[in-house]
Amino acid sequence: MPELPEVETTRLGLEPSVVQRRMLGAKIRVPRLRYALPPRLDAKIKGHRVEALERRGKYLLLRLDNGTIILHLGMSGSLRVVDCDSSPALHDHVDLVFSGGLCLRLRDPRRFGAVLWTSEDPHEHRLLRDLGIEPLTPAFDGDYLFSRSRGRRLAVKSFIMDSHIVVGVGNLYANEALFVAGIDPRRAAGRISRVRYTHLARAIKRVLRDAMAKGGTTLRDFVNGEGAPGYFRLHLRVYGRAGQPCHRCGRRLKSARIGQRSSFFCDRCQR
DNA sequence: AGTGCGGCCTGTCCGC
DNA sequence: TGCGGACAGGCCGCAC
Repeated sequence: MPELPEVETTRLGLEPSVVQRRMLGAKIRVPRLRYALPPRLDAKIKGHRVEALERRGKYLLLRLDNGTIILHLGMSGSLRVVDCDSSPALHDHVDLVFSGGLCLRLRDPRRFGAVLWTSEDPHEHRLLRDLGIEPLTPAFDGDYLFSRSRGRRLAVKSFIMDSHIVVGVGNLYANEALFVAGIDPRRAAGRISRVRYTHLARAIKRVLRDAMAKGGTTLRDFVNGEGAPGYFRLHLRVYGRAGQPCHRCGRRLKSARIGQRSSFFCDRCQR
């Protein structure tokens, strides 16, 4: 599922194909994904040039010279560069068409993704302006997590999945990082020490970087801009492995529901 | 303010 | 074999 490594993998793969191209328009085949699609998007972007493809959290920002298309892949979305004349498959909901016969094609079976338009600063968009810190920046560290978590009683796993605290850490990587840090995911966020948060911040960075180096994680739908899956699934330590042995101690891994999300951990290695 | 939950959506899997 | 129902999940919006 697209979390930060998958979105960044997508961005890196697409960037050279789209930057500096001129938009011919948009073909929209569904009325709405998570939100209604922007009215008259085709007319808004026609003739305008792509200046950059950026990422903020799990949002992709296609910066045009007159505004920004904000994209979110939800949980089943993928973006590919394809020949515009190729016929769309099932769930290929949106084409962003470039001059030269190429287009960015958004496939999203579960329609939890989003396509938005803004002519203002996208970082001031309602959905982006209150996002938390980027995990792969120096400012994201144990001190940050420690100070933001004081007084919070929710589970530490839910805390690090809160995009208003830190972006890009979804269910899969939260499970993996907590295992690497040796922290029980059920523990209250406000009752974890500064030194343990230092371990956790490092674990999050390490897990995200490792996943990106493997092209992200493909459980079912995810493919990168060239249509290839990611291979981090082969390196998952706990996610989806309930009942199988812990790679560290051999004990059977446990599963539990935490904040309505399936969670996997070793109750010997994680305290 | 913090917390938890419902809802959106489709594909897959399980039990009857 | 067919069918209903549970589940998966990001994240907004709402209620307490």
